[in-house]
Amino acid sequence: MAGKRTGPNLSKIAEALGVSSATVSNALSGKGRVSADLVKKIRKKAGEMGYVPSRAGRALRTGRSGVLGLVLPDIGNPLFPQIAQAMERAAATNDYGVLIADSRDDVTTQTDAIGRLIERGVDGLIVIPRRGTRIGTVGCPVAMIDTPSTPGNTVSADHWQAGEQIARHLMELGHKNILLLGNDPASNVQNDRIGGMKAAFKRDISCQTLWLQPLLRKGGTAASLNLSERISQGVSAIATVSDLLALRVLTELQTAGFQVPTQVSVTGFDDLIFSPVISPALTTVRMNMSQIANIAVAALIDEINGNRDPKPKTSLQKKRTVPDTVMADTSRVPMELIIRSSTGPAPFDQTPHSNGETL
Amino acid sequence: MAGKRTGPNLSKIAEALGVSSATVSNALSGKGRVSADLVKKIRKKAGEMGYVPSRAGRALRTGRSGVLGLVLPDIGNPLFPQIAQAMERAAATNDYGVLIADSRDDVTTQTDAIGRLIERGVDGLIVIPRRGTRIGTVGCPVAMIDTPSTPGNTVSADHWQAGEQIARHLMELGHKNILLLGNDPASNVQNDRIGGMKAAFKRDISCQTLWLQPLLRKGGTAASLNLSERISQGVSAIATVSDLLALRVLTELQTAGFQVPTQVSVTGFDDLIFSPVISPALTTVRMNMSQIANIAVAALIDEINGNRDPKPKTSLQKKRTVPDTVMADTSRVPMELIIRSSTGPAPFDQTPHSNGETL
DNA sequence: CTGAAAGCGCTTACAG
DNA sequence: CTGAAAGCGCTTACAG
Repeated sequence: MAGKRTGPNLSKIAEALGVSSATVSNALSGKGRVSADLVKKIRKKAGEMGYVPSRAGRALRTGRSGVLGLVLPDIGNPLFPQIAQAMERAAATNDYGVLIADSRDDVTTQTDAIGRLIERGVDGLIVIPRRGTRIGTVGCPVAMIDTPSTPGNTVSADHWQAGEQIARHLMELGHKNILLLGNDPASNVQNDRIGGMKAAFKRDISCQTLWLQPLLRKGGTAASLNLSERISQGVSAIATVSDLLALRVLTELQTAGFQVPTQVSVTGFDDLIFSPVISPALTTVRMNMSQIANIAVAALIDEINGNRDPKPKTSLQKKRTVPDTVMADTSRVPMELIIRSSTGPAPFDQTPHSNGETL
Repeated sequence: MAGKRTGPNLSKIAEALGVSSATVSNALSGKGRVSADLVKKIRKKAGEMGYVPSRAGRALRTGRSGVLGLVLPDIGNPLFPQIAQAMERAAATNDYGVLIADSRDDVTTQTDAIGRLIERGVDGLIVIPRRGTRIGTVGCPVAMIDTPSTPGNTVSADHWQAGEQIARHLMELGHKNILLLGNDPASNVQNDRIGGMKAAFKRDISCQTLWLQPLLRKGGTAASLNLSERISQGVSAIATVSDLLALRVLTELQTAGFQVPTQVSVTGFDDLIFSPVISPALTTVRMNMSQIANIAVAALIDEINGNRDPKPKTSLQKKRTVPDTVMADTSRVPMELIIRSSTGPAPFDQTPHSNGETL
């Protein structure tokens, strides 16, 4: 049952119309080598017969699979749903399919995952790189979704600018002593976010940056952050690098008896699924995933088509001089600040001990 | 650059060895029609030459794409990462790829998504159905991931039994007045979870079930649940139907000044990404996704192979009498209770007003 | 504007 | 055990 074509093929249509299958092919693909009348007639017939082109046949002939591969460092990433959804839509709009592969947060597995995709003949690759990974030349165009500061060819949200937005929002609320909280100091994205925040702070803002993961690695717990103490020392806002981290902080503060945002404001990044529904809802910043996906997919398709070898039938392919991963342009897409109730005015009796590192 | 095979093909190997490509094919596929010596020699040569079979060629010839389609009602579903990851692994292990399609929580789009996948020639479909949807015959085997109570052919976690586990856990902690909180009363999964909990409660347990979504639809807010009031009336545990709902309740309670679990216990379902890291961490129940994925993929592959038409070359396919979606068996996989700090002993001074519906 | 022919790479009866 | 041949469905130079 599986497999074995059920519907008609090109020759069936050609037969039914008394024309050649070449003509049917040309008519259907709209390359314009067929008279308008014939095109219309063929299209009509194809519709009536319920013709569905065979991807396999086309793929074998053209050497293109019509499929893009999506590689994720860790599919468990809470942003993955948004990414996958956006990519699938962008691809489908361009008549491409999306094959997935996850790499379990492991460089070796990432290589495997890419290999599996390449073997399946994907025409291009979208990769959200594991931090620190450089994708070598893989034999097909690659678009990376990361940060503009990643060396290579990327489309991404403008994490830096988003950091600035968060920072300005907090400053406008009157916060002067702010704790910046990151998770992984090796992450480009997180560094950009923190960098943007720092850059936007004025001279009179006191801020300190903490990274959670190294602390945890050294056997510490989240408690080692001493949040309560810091707040009593004057911190009135905690700006984290992700909603997950913000949620962690928020619930910890609440458990410790603090009121958010009355006593402390908390911000996140990414607008994850839970962010709008928790109490208080998270002030955060959202990326326009579909825009990013559209750019990435468009860049890929451009390259798939544009860089085609001028003499496709020559047995010796001209050695490409441009690396496969070069995208037309490194694009950065602005993020959108979403103000919700986890941020509020700085408490009035704020005592700026200014014991943090000052910018 | 994209497309156009780069490596050697079967004939190249055949040529290099002075044998026929048929023999190379047979040797490589291990169908056993070739002498052991030759097989070894061919395999070696193929390895040396870096031979990678062309999926397109194979697909065209066999009518099989080697790809499974994964359809999700809403890719935004927080469980999606786990599902996708598990499916991809299970498929990859069996040398299948996974093509994704989301259906934006919309029945029409679900049909479109399935259509797109079918057009791409997937050999089988894994669908997490939108609630209430029945997938018609689509021309390829379908495995549904839902609950055993869904009419049709499903693999799933045993949500009912998981509900029982949660209920027993709460009873063991001494809770006697429990609020059951669902989101969507039309969801089979949620009804199973609630049903399981109710079934496990003993006579002396007072419990009431509330559904959030209908409330919200009627313009109510989460506040309409009157959680504080219910707690003061004796509710000592709130058992929700998902971690997302549990998180919502938890943060709301915390905001209202309640201590969890000292004053109220809260439970969820699914062990979402945030569940272990919030404070208090969520007691929940986890499904073994990879097991579910393995069963689904195995069932699909079985059907793809097993139900093959006995005479593949006959132009007239024998009409199948068995619907395509029948799976070998409806399987249910047990879920695992994960006890964390959001549940604790019932408060001592519990005053069971028993104003709820009693089982 | 239209058609005949070749060929993408593979697998599978079939014959030897 | 091995090979010659056909054919899956498509597209693309090429010739007319």
